[in-house]
Parts: sequence; C-alpha cells; structure tokens
Amino acid sequence: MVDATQRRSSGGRPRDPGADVAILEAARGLLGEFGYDRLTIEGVAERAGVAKTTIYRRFPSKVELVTAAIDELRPPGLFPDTGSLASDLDAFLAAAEQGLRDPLAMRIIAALFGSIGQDDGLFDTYWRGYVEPRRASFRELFTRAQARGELRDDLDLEQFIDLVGGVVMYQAVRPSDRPVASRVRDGLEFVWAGVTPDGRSPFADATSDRMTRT
Amino acid sequence: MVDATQRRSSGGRPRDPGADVAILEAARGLLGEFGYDRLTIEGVAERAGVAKTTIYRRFPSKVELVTAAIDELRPPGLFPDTGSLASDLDAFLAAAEQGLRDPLAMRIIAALFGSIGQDDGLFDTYWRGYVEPRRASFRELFTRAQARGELRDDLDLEQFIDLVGGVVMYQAVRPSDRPVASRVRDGLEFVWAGVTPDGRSPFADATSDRMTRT
Amino acid sequence: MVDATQRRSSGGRPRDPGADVAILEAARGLLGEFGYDRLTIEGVAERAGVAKTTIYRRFPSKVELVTAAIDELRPPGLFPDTGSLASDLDAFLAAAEQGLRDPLAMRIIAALFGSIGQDDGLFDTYWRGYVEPRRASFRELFTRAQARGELRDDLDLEQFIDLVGGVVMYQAVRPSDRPVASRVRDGLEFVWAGVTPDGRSPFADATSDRMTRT
Amino acid sequence: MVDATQRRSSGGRPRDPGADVAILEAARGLLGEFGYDRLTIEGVAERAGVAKTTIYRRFPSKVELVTAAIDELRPPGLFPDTGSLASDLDAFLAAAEQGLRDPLAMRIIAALFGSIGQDDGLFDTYWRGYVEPRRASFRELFTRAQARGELRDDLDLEQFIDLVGGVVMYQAVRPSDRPVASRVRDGLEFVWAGVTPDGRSPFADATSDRMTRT
DNA sequence: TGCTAATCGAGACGGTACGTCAAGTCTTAAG
DNA sequence: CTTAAGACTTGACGTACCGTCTCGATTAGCA
Repeated sequence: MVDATQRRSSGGRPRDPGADVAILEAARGLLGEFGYDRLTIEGVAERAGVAKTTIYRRFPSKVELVTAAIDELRPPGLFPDTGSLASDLDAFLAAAEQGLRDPLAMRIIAALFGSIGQDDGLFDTYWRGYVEPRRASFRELFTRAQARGELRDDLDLEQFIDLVGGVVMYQAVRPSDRPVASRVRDGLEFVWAGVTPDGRSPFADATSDRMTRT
Repeated sequence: MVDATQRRSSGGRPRDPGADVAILEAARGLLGEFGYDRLTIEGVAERAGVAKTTIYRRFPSKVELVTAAIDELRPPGLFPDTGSLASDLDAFLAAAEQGLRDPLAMRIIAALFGSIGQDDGLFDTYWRGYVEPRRASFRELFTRAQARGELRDDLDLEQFIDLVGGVVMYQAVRPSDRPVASRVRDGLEFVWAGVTPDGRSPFADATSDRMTRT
Repeated sequence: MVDATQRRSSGGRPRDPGADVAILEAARGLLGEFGYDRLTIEGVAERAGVAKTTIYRRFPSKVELVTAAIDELRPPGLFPDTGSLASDLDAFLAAAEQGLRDPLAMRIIAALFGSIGQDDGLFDTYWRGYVEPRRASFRELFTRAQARGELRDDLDLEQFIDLVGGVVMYQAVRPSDRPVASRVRDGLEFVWAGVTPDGRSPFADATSDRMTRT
Repeated sequence: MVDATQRRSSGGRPRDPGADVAILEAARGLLGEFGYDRLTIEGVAERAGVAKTTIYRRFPSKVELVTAAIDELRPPGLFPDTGSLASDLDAFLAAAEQGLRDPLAMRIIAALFGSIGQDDGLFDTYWRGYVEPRRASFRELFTRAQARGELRDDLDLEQFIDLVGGVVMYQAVRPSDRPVASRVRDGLEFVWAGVTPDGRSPFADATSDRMTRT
C-alpha cells in the first residue's frame, strides 16, 4: 500500500534491497523500544548500519519511514474459521492478548492516536494500513457468524464492528490489572442481548454473574 | 491534582501569579494549534511573555507543563440531572459533539494516547486528570438512571462505563462523515437490550431500523 | 603538461573527446563564476551534460580537474616583437589590463594563491602551468631589449623578472580606482634608473613628475 | 576593527570570554595546520572545547570566524627606529624571514589571496586588517628615511610602498631555495638608483655583483 | 558478424560537514 | 528568592557534495 521504495525504472545502480529491510527493521525495533517521539533517524541509520542519506533517499520524513515500517506488520489473514462465533472470538482474544504484550503494538497504537489532528496524513495512513485490515478480519468473522445464524440477520455489521473495535481499543488502552482478553469478553457480554437471535451469550461458559463483576 | 506551582513559603520576591496563568494559557493555545510534538517551551515562553526560566522553575519538563495545562480543563460538574437517562444522554452527546469540534480536544486525545507505553508517567496523569473525571460524571449519570429504574439493578457500572467510553472514544477517533453524536447513539442502541430492564432503548425517537443503517 | 586524458591504448569504446572539452569548459565557467571553493564536481557534471563518473575517470580530484582546466589557458606566444622595449611593454600592459578584467583571471589568481601551503601540489602545478609561461614571455621580451641595448648588459634577468612580476601581481591584486596598467607603469618608473644604461625611462611620454603622483 | 563579539548591553548571562579566546585560538591553529578550505567549524568547536552553536552565535560564517581569528594577529608596533634605513630594513627582513617560516603566515596569505574576487568582503577585511597595518609600518619607516635624507624628497611614498610590497609578496610566494630575505634585498637593489639621492644602495655590504646573481 | 572491453548515463552508497532548532541548564543584574 | 534575558551544552534535524560503486546500454576494433 505504502511503497516509498518505488523508483524510476531505468539507469543507475539499483537500490540495495538489504538496506530497505535493515532500515525498516531498525525502525520497528527502535519504535518498540523508544516510541515515536524518541525515535531518531540517526538512530535508525546507526542500527541499520546505513548512512543517513540512504534513509532520506527512501523516506522523505520520519512520518513516512515509520508508516512504511508499520505497514509491513499488516497480517495476511487473521481469524481462520474455527466453526463457531464463540471459538472464533476466543481465538481472536487469545491472539490479541498475545499481541498486545508486544511493546511494539502499544507503540504503534500510541503513534496511531498520537497523530490525530496532525495534518501530515499519518493518521489516515495508519487507519487504512493498520485498522482497516483488522476491521476486515472482523467483518469476515461476523459475516460467517451471521451465516451460521449466530448473529441476527438484520445486524448492521459496520456499526457492530465499530462497537467491538471500541471495546477492544478501550480495554487495550485502559490501565488495569486484569488481562485484556477477559475484560473485552466481559464488555461484549452486554451486547449479545441486542445482537444475537436468542439474546444469549455465545460463550458456553459465560459467567452468569457477568453484571456484578468489578 | 497536579500542582507544580507549589513553592517554599518565605522570603524573597514572590512568584508572579499572572505568569502561571499566562504560561498555561499559552501552552493550551499552542497545544491546540500545533499538537504536542511541535509545541516548544520557547514558543510557550514567547507567547506567555515570560522567560524560559520562569517556566522551568514551575514545570521541570515539557510533559509536566502540558499535563498541568490540560489539567485545568477538568470540567467542574458535567451532566446535570435533566430528569431522564435519555435526556441526560442527549445533553451529553450534544456537549460531546460540541467539545470534539475544538481542535484542542483532539490534540489532547492525541497527546493522551501518544503517551501510551512511554515511561514518563504522562499517560497515567492524563488518565487520572482527564479520563477519570469524565468517567466519574458517567458514573453519576448512570447511578441516577439506575435509581430511576432506567438501568438494571444488577448492572456493573464500571464495566458499563468502559463500554460506553469505548464507543465514544472509537467514534470520536474514527474517520467518518456523520456527526459523532449520532454514531455514538447508534452504537449504544446495541447495548440497551442487555442493560435496560425492558430491553428497550431509552431514546423515545429511537430509529426502529437501527440494525440496518450504514 | 598535464594530460589526465591519457588512457590505455587498445580495446573497448574510445573516450568521447567532446566530453573532455565540455568538462573543462564547464569547469572554467564555474570557476570564473563561483571561485574554486564553491565549484563542485556535480555542478561541472551538470553543466557539461556529463555523468560524474565521466569526470572522475579523467580527473582523480577537483584539484586535478581545475588544474587541467586552467592549463589550457596557457597562451601560445605572448609579447610579439613590436620593435622597442617601450612599445613591447605598452602592448603587454594593454593586454594585461584587458585580461585582468576577466573574472576568470582573478579567480585563477585567487585559486593559485589560495593553494599556497597546501600539500596537494596544486600550487606547484599552477606555478608551472600559469606563472612560468608568463615569465618565459617576459624573459623573451627582456632578452630582446637587452640585445637592443635598452637594458644593461649585466642585468640578471631572472631577478628582474621577479621584480616586474611582483609589481604586476601586487597592482593586479590591490584595491584601487586607477587602472592596473597605469599603476604598473608608475611602479616600474622607479626601476629604470637602476636597470637602463642611461638611467632613463624607456617610455617617451614618461611623466617627469613621476615621483610626486598619488 | 572586526568585533563580532559585540552584543547588546544588558541582561542575560554574559558571554564567556574564555570561549572567545579558545575559539579564535583553535581557528588559528587549524588554519595553520590545514588551511582555509579544510578548516571546519566542527573541528574548531572540538578543539576549542565548545559547542558548535557557541561559535555560530559569535560568527555567522566561516569567513567571519577566520577573519576575526586573523585580525588578532595584527602587530602592535613593527619597525622600531634603528637609526638608518639600512638597519631598519635589515631588521624588517630578519623579522619577515622569521614570520614567513610560520605556516600560519603562509596560510593567511593563501586565504587572503584565495578570497580575491569573492563577494563576501573577506578580501577587503584582510586587506584592511592585515595588509594596511604593514603598509603603515613601511610608511613610517620610509618617512623616517626621507627625513634623514636617505630617500629623495620628492619620492611618492605610496607608490614606493606598492613597489616594495610587491617585491616582498612575490618573493614570499615564489618557490625558491634561497631565503626570502636575501631575495627581497636583491630585488630592492634595482630600485635604489631611482629613489636614493646618490643612487647608491643603503646597504653597506651591498653585493657589487648584484646584477649578475642567479 | 559476433566478441570483447572500455565507455557512457544514471544514480545508489557510506561519509563528512553544513547551518538550524529546541531542550534543558547556568549565569548575571535587576527587582 | 524571583524574574528577564540570554549564553551554554547537547543532540538531532534535513541538505549538499564528496569520491566510490554498481548497473544496463553503447560503441569501437578484432576475430
């Protein structure tokens, strides 16, 4: 999607593909370690074992560099069909729990939201490159569930994805001692009554006391 | 909560209280205009008509300065009782719609989330100083509703606040042409079935076709 | 003298002679416009319509390039015999006046002396390539004059050339409103008493008040 | 004359005078070692033990820095009266011989002439700050000689200074195995016939074979 | 005619230094 | 002891050229 590495077709020494890899890898590493603000181009150059100019030749700015670095993280196909909404969600939650332990993921979310309101297009790129693919995975997951009859037929999936996304994001971000996955599950319990045909939670072991937990 | 203005009691020239005001005002203005990254202490000093030293004596770092500047925005008492959950929420949504048009609000959210994973305590401060007061307002609002019988008695309010907060935040942040308030309302419609005693939306004019909108 | 254009004898595509010309011409042009310091190889390449490699293949460094560029300016045979020392000198002074108006000449002198004390051999090359040929012309001119009896027989021509060269150089370089030629002539007036057989100026129209001018 | 160290009168931390000294000293050292071209501001900063910005605060450009550095070399009072033109000149020649052994002197001359034709005012500054004071010393020396009757009364001193200056400069610059002082003396021998009342060299031990040396 | 070998253009590469900006600290005189 | 003013160190910025290097495409002369 973002391909800052593009260049004119003919003539000249070809770009070192190893440099591309090294740069983006270094950028991701430093982003995970220090966060967007304290990531420096010179630091990336040093870690990648590359001259600063080699970076600037590919990425005109820090924003574009980080964008491209993150862009590669886009997962190919999340959420394989496990047979039921409940198990699909369980799989997702386990993966999310795992993924959010990676400091890089938090940094990316930080960089993503830190760019709100900036005019540099970083936020849009992030949204398209990072959020949208994950929404697409949810879309697939929920479409399957709808086909199975686990979700109401008249459910507006986009709005529902917004809702689930909000729950996940908020729980990912909010300080808490409990694991994210568990909190997300608790949060979604409120919703099933409105979205499932029978108003029941799809989770077999759903805590019956879900309304009273703290 | 944050009171960087504290100082030793006696002797010498007293601090200029006007300086405090001017500094924080300038900081807020520049934060709204440029965002956290591009806000500079020197810029704040110039706009406040104050020497850099005067800022550093009060706030040891940029983080603390911005924290204090945002801290003053804490609203005294949001969400007055309008008599019903529906009208309380309508009032909130109208205010939110209004508030999110202010670029400063978006910058603050950006700064808030941009500090996730940083070790400088900025995020915690933000959460305590900015998010928690709003959660408290919701808590008050929903407690009233519960007392009125508009929400189920056994509802865990903290989890419910998480849910509502997630919806609001996600919609505030996601790119869309529709107004935030309307999207938040649509999002909450999914939830009422699970949280209200009769499973009905508290909104009188609730769109019956809420499940089919795009 | 300097022939950086030399190459191995056989095989392969022959060098483009047009490139040699274009490079040296561009170098001279840029030297005249910007001076040695601000002349860049990339600038020469661009103006010559030639790749940087093509320059480096011929001239291993900026010094050698500029040297070669200047080298071509060596005049074939200055100072034709006009019949007398006075008219020979008048012809020389007129030519010098003309030549020193060319900014390139001043840049070359600047580059020449700017390289004093450098260990890159630039100064020696300049001296041999630029100064020596001019000294040779003087030598010829003064030898003729000596033969004609216009200069003392026992005059050490090398020392005399040093003297005249010093006068010319100093006047060429020193800030003044009067034309160089006139100042050089005035300067040489002091000398005739010591070098001519009759102690008189060779110039017919020599100002008798030469000792009092300002 | 050049006083880049000037600043507004009141308020703020005063400039560190030690820094001024260290910077100019470092600049002179590096100028002597490497010459103008290869002198870098970063090198000066490092040797002076000072931050780059501290240099740029004082001197907006390399030219101004070097100018100021050289400016301090202006000698207070050259050429004390030794009683006669011959001994005055001997003293000068000895000093010149000494001075021109200092690589810094050659570098300065190189920088001086290297700046000819540049539009940065460097040359003018050099001329005023470096050449003019030395011309003034000559003026004084020759005025004394004229008063003593060692030079003709009607001699135009400015033109004579030009002449002597030219001889000195040319001999200082030209490649040769013989010492500068000796060559300058030989060169001036040509001149005495035209400028002394009796046409004789002021030097007691003047080589009678001065016209035949090589 | 096809092979060989150097040239050409284009431009990437690791570097060095540039001149600027801001951060956060320090120093002074004035209040 | 605070304040305004501003110098100071530090570190990164993004740019310009350096001189070297790798390409693919020419362009001879030799086989």
